[in-house]
Amino acid sequence: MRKDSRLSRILHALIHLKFLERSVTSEELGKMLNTNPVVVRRTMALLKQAGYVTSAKGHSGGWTLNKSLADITLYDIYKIVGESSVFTIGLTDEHNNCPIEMAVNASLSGVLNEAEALMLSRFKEISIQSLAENFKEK
Amino acid sequence: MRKDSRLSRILHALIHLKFLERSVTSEELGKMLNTNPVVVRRTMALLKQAGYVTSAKGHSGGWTLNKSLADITLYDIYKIVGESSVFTIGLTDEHNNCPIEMAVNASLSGVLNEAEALMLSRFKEISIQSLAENFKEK
DNA sequence: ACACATGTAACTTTTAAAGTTTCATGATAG
DNA sequence: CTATCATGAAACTTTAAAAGTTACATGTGT
Repeated sequence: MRKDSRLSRILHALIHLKFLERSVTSEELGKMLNTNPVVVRRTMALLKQAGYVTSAKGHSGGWTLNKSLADITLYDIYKIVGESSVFTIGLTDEHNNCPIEMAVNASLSGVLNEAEALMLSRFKEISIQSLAENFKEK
Repeated sequence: MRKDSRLSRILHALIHLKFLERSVTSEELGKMLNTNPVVVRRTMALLKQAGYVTSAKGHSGGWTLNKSLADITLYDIYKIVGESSVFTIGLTDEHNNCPIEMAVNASLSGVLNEAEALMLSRFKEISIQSLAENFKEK
């Protein structure tokens, strides 16, 4: 199973944008994030759609921050990435109405949902600004 | 990203084994779990290795329960499946020593580990027997 | 005009589980 | 003894979604 690193990449990119205080091209961000410009554009497009960044073409174009990192939470970013499911654990419920399978799925998804809810409530408490401050302290 | 349904499958299989009270072939289990016998053998091999089931070849062979479901927790099963990581969220830390990336990873993995810890502590409280009872109540 | 940068389409690659095919090995019934 | 049944295991192919790549159209600033 390949991991989804978009959330991690977006956080990384946002903090770089904040510290650079200028527009940064996908090429440059690609080097910082250890990936290529097209992946950067695809990922940043999600942020743009949500209004957190702006993009500009041409000379001295690139990506610029559009909001204060203090006003963006980890939850906000999580939402725009839109992970269908946070867990690698799956539930095998393909239209099989075996009552045992249903009971197993109900119990398992109960625990998974509980863990996910905890995670999301923590995500809501964490601003991207605070992540940037974690960095500054070092 | 393909989900790992081994945990779910094992639970399902264990409860079927408990209610049938006889040895069940991989062929039969495959039909119950909506998969094929080889996948069943691979999955059950994990259970066998941990001592929870026994396998027998030849006529009237197959898989039999070796322990009471009351003595097996969700955590026990989770451990034998050995999911490398529970989350689909990845951390992009490929030997890049960018301090921003490191700070992001530290924060993210902190929250993820917290959620995982909650999940595992709940897993430890849940016996497979209790899942079977959830089924009986219906 | 020309170089620069995003936007996007249309691919290939990656990864581990799942699925499949095939056969060796061992156990049991008759 | 032997035919049948079942696991064990090797050696594949398939699957799914992100990531990576290639190529080009579109728009922008000097």
